[in-house]
Amino acid sequence: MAIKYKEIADRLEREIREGTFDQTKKLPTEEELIKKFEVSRNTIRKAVTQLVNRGYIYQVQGSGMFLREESVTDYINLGSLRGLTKDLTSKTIETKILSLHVVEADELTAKGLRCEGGTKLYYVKRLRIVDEEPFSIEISYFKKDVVPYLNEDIASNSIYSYLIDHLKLNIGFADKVINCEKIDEESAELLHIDPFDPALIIENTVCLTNGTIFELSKSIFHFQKAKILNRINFK
Amino acid sequence: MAIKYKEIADRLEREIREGTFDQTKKLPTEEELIKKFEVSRNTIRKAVTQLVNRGYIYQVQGSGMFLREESVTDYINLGSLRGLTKDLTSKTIETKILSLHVVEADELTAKGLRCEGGTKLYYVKRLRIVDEEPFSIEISYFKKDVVPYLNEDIASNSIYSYLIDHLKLNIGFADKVINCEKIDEESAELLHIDPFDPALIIENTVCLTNGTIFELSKSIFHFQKAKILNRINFK
DNA sequence: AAGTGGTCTAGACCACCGT
DNA sequence: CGGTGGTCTAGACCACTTC
Repeated sequence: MAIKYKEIADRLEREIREGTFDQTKKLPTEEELIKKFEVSRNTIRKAVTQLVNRGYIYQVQGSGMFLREESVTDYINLGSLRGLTKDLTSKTIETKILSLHVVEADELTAKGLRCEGGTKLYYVKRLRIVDEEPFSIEISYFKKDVVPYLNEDIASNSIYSYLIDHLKLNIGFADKVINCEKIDEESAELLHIDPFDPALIIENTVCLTNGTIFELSKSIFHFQKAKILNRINFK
Repeated sequence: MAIKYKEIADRLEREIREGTFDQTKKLPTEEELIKKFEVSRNTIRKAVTQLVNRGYIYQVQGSGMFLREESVTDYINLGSLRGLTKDLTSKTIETKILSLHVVEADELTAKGLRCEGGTKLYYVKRLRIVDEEPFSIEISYFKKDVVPYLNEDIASNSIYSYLIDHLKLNIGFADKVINCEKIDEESAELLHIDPFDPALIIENTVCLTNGTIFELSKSIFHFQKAKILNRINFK
């Protein structure tokens, strides 16, 4: 990647995570960052905006740029792409493939994916296990013309790392709908909870940068183990 | 407000909502917007970035700026400040004040608000009623030194409109934690659901632009009626 | 008053899409 | 190829905080 502001943002993110600024809880001034990275002010400001949007810092006019307090516990991060592995860093995560094959879109799925019924899709159902205990069930449909190949080995790790790093997909944006339901019997058994216990649900519609919907997914979380964190800026 | 890019963003948002671009599903090009608003390209791009972040449009390099598909109205929007009134436009919303007075912070609340125990706070408990049916219970604590006055009249409408428009608070950012619990008996009664039915919970920590935490809140939603929508961009 | 972030301009060049 | 967005620069002036 040759894009300066992204490289600077990623570098600063790493430094923040490593605790480089923990003494002062403050970032260097724009002026100092301009000198350090030898770029124009706008480029620094664009990099910094990334950090603001990622929830790491906040800016105070006339005063400086400050670290936001760390989110202590292990939360699911709505804004990140790379899923549980990146969110729950202090945990051991395993993935059990419950099902993986090519199917033809039924009417409902086709409607969600804005494609014809019968379109070829990958259907993946996985059980995520965190610290030896069942954590969530993830059911996904991928358009096969966008994701031409998938296997158990890939699906056992991060599918998104594969999509981004190997298939070079340009993932653009997503709609996420969160709600809460009484769980069904089959899922209850998989998650080791009682039937009619609640479940936290995230339904996900993911698009490429050109607007094409390529994935539909539904994640069912263990209601006692999953918490979602969302950091928001108003500007 | 004399800030050009915000005015342009707000104007374009209104036009999008009014259906001005529904024929083409496409925004005018940057060039056209520059001419229309008589500002520099960077100002247009900053305005457009706001619309991207608000989830209205997506940009495709070399091609144009396109409308995202409408989200059917009835979702709670995580990113918006002005609460239910703005989110559920097609519904009738009433608010019943269950409690409103000044209290002294107990240890737990003080910890959450990063203040001393005993600090004066407004405590507000409200029942939100949507289309004649109980929808959510909202329990909030506001620091009294930031919000010096609050009454039933204000709390019956949008507290945030009051904070922004009258008190001129500069609200900066928030942490939102979403999870799912079995509901307690008292709340079940208020929401007209069975004890031990699930509940969708949003816990909220809200800060001014200068980093001061001024509100802590917990919203308990009717699990069958509430859905949260979050639109995300990866860039 | 000095320091620091916020807004805005004008212009150059690059990267990608569609014809 | 022309059209359109993406990145980057250099510089001016404003607004807020801090002392």
